[in-house]
Parts: sequence; C-alpha cells; structure tokens
Amino acid sequence: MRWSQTFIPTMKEVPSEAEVPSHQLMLRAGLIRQLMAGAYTYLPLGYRSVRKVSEIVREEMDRAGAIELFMPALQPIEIFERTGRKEAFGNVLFNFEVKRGDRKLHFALGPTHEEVITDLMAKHISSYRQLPVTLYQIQTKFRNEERPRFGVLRTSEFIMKDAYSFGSSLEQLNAAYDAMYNAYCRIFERCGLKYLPVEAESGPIGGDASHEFMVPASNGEDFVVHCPTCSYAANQERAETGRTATLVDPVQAAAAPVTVPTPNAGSIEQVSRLLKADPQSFIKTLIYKADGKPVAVLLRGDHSANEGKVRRATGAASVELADEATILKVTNAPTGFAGPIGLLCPYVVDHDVAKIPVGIVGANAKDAHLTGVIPGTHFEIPRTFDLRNAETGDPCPKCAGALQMVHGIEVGHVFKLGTKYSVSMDARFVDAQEQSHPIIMGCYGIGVTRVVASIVETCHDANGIIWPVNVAPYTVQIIPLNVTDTEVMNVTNKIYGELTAAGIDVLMDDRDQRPGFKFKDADLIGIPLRITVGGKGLAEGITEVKWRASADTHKVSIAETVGFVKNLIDQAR
RNA sequence: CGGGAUGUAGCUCAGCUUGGCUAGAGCGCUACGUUCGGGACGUAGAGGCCGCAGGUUCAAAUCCUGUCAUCCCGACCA
Repeated sequence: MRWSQTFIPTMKEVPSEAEVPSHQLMLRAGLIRQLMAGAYTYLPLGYRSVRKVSEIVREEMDRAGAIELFMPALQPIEIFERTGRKEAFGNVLFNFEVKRGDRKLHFALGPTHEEVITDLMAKHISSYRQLPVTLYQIQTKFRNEERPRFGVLRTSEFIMKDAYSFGSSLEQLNAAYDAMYNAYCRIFERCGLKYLPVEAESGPIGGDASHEFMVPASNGEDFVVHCPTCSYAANQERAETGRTATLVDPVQAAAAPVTVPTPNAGSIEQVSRLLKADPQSFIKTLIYKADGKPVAVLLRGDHSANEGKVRRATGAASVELADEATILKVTNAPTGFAGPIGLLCPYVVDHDVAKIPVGIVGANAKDAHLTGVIPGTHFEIPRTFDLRNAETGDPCPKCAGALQMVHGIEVGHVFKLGTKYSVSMDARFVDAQEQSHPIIMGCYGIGVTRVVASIVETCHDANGIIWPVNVAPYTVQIIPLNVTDTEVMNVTNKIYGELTAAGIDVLMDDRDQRPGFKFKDADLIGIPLRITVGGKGLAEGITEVKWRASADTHKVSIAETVGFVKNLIDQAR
C-alpha cells in the first residue's frame, strides 16, 4: 500500500483527552478516532491490526477444534429474562423498545451470547452422541459501561471472540477447557504479548474452574497477585494468602480496656490521626449481612475485606455490607464505632488480628473507641480465617515465596459454566441410559480490540509504537527518501513489488516530504521493519534495513534486499 | 452513580481574575520560491456562532443560571 493512497492521519501533538500511552499512541499513529465516549472508529491502520489479531484467534480456535458461527447482536429481551440476567446486568445491558406496526418490541444488544447459543443448542441437541462441541464467533459486543475510559481499553462497544463448549460430562468440559486454555496461551504468545494466566473467582463449580489472562501493565485496572518463585498467580478477588491460623492464649491479670472519646471520628484514618496511633494497631470491625443475617468481620485496620473469602468463611451463599439500620441494631451506634466487645452478632476473625498485641477497637457506642484491647483476652478468638485481600509480601499459598502485586489488563477469560444456562434455557441431552441431563457448558472470551490496545500499551518507546511482527498493520515499511528521484523510485518500486508478490504486507511512504518527517512518522506508527532507499545509499549500491525495535541499521546491497528482509521476517515469526 | 476538571481554528494552548478595538500564538493546511538523510525556511493566504440556551449590561469569549459534551478519581464491571 502506498501511503498517499490510504488514510493515515498521524498527529505530532498529544490529544488532550488521552492519558494512557495506548490511547495517546493509537490516536497519534492514526489507528483510531473517537466518535463518542466509549465508541471508536478503527481507521485503516488500526483495523488491519484488529484483523491480524482476529486471524490469529481464528486459526488457534480452529486448531483447537472449535467451530465458527455468527450470531445476532440484536436479541429479544425475553432470553435475558429467562436466565435472570436482565436484572444481573442491569444498566450494563443496552435494552430498548422499538415500534413495529402497532406493536412494541423489546430488544437488547448482546453483551455476550450465552443466551443465544444455549437457546440454539437447546433446539438442536438431543443426544449425548452429538456432544461435545465447541462453537465460537468474533463479533461486536455492547455493554453500557458506567465509565468508559483509557481509549479503546474500556468501551461500550468492542470486538470479542466468544466461545462456548457443550458437553455431556465433566470430563468433556475439562477437555474443552484445557483445549481453550492452551489455545489462549498460543494466541497471546503469537500476538507478542507478555501474559499471565491467573486463577479467578470460579463461582459455584469451585476448584480451578476459571482463569483470567492478564497482561501486566501499570495502567491495568485489575490487580494480579503472583509469586515470582513458583507459578502461582491469581486475581485479587481470588488470591489466597499462605498465612496460617494463629491463636493466642488469654493474658492473665490484663488491665481492662480504656474508653476514649472520638467525637465524629468514624473512619480508621480519622481515629488514627486523633489518637496518634498507627492503623496497623486498629481492629476494624465491618458488619456484613450473610444470607440476610448480620455477621461482623474483624480485620487489621490497614487491611481490606475480601467478600468471597468472607462468604466462604461464613458458609453463606451471598454476602453484602450491612445497611445503617442493621449496624445500629448490632452495635448500638452509627457506622464507624463497631467493635468486637459487646457486639450483638457473631463475628469472624482474620489471621492477622490475633497477632495484634494491643489494639484499638470501636466501643459500640457513638463517638467512642476502646484502647488497650488484647485479642483473645478481651474478646474470644476461637478460630481465625483468611478474610482479606492478599497484599505484597504475604506468604505464597503454594511455596515458601512472597507474593507480589502487579496491575494487569484482562484480555481473556476461560470459565467452566456448568449447567447454569442449560438449566434456565432448557438445553438438555439424553445419555446412553435414556436419562435426561442439562448440557454442561464452558465459556471462553478474548477481547480482540483490547488485545490490540494492550499490545500498544506494552510495546512502545518515546518515539511511538513498536509492533510485534505478527500483529503489525504492515510488516515492512519502505521509505524512498526522495520521491522525485527516478533512480530512488525505481529501486523502491522494485523492492515493493517483489515483497508484495511474496505475500508480505508493505507500506510505501511515497509522500513528497523531507526525510526527517517520514522517519518520525515511521517511528510513530511502528512498522517492525524499515527499508530506507536514498541517494547516498544508492551511490554505494545499498539500501538500509532496520528493525523498529533496534538502533542497528543493516546496509544491504540492492539486489539482496528482498531476500534479506524475507529472511528477517521468517526468523522473527 | 458520587467527587473533581475542561470546553476558544484540524491539533496543542493563550486571552476570562478586573466586560470595551477587527479574538490571538505555535503546529497543521493552501499557493509560490528556496531547501532536501531525523518533524526546514521565507513570502502571501484560507480557516472561529469562543460547546449550546437563557439572563445581566449601552456592551459578554470574559459575569450569572441552566444544559450538553469530554477527561480524571472513586463506586460498578455475568
């Protein structure tokens, strides 16, 4: 492609609305333009990368035995009512009414396609002999993001690959899951991304039923907890800590706790400032409702509760922070003054609370706290649990190492669904004994456009993008330094023609611009290989070949240039 | 949805506090000339409903009210 014949609007200056590197660079390099918050046009260059990633995804899905189909984005609201996800999605689901004749129809735009595909399978699968099968599509998804941000990393409309497996047994589910997991590793590998498969919250199935694929990036919205010594990695929701139970014996002849006034100081931060005490010496008492019943969670003051862990520790199906009225009922005080002593509900205690020698707690009375509280002495600790989010330095649950936290961008998710949707959509099969069962499902997603943004986010330098070879919009950029020089253009056209004929994507910068201008643009758009053809080189009979990622320039004879470049590409793939 | 910020040329921004000439700069764009191996220079130009609506005033980019949009922090994210 000749630059003058395509559409690559590059920008020298950083648009003021863009904060993170991927957003800035994608705008500046002419990859995307914003239509409104959360919706972007992919310009020719950006769309080429989207297609390269899609093609890699497609090849690996096919290799893993998944079958491609294409489902409607426009869906009747009824199917979301059947699975209860109209409520579960809430505002995130685009749903609206349209008139058709004198009728009103209620539609949704698909945020994902479990309902549609399960409905399809329900109608066509009847026997275990038809299973297993895994289907996928690459399609635009719609989610009414409360807060679109970071350019293309979080949008209301995005391209996603979603796959769904259907099986008659857990063995079939596990096989499909493993096939997808391995395919994902190959996909991200081929895209040139550094990625981390992490254990994620797995819902009702439990075990290792869900993994997220995260790209470590400082602007990532998620936290990944991982152990550098072993391979343990999990998201913050899920991450266990290797801490163990600590029980303390009651101290004999301990002084009683002292009540101190703390007017209008209901947060740890306020009280610690008022009493000039470190938050680590506080025992934070959070009132939750576990299946509707109040239960208190005791944590060290500087820690944050993990609701999944609280749910498991209390054995409840659902857990939420209690409302003001419940707090008043069990603590006789407004929010901010809860403590374990004299509390009118049961409590669970985090491991680290028992290690606080002498702590500060809420007094269960308005505007008062207790100091000099000894855990295990002034309130009982029959047992301790892991109730908080993992933090840097916590012991690894799998080895002797220490955990680290990194930010990450979620680019993929594999999930063992079980029978949630097949039950509600009535997708069943009969086994060899003529017994009917719901189909066992898995779902597997990759955010294709988010993959592209993640690549830009992690592969760039001060001058612009540095595309990995397999996902670059073009593989080679050839720059004739003087387009009015016949000799230069003859050589350029010859190399361009031969590389194109060899099936290599080449972009020729045929604009009548000064060399510096073109070099800057080339660095910005980040095509991996650059061939420079200029008068000085031609005088020596050479062209210059350079990787975008490296400062080294190879001087290659004109005749050998095409072969040399083909060779480099082959090695890089 | 809570908190904060910003809307002036295609892009980046000044002007607004203290209302008053024809609303500015740099980059980009057009024409001509000189240049031509890392975002050249000169000359001459084009380009603005100062986000939108209402109000105050003799007079509003500037003050007031409302509204819309975008960005950031937080909450949310099967």
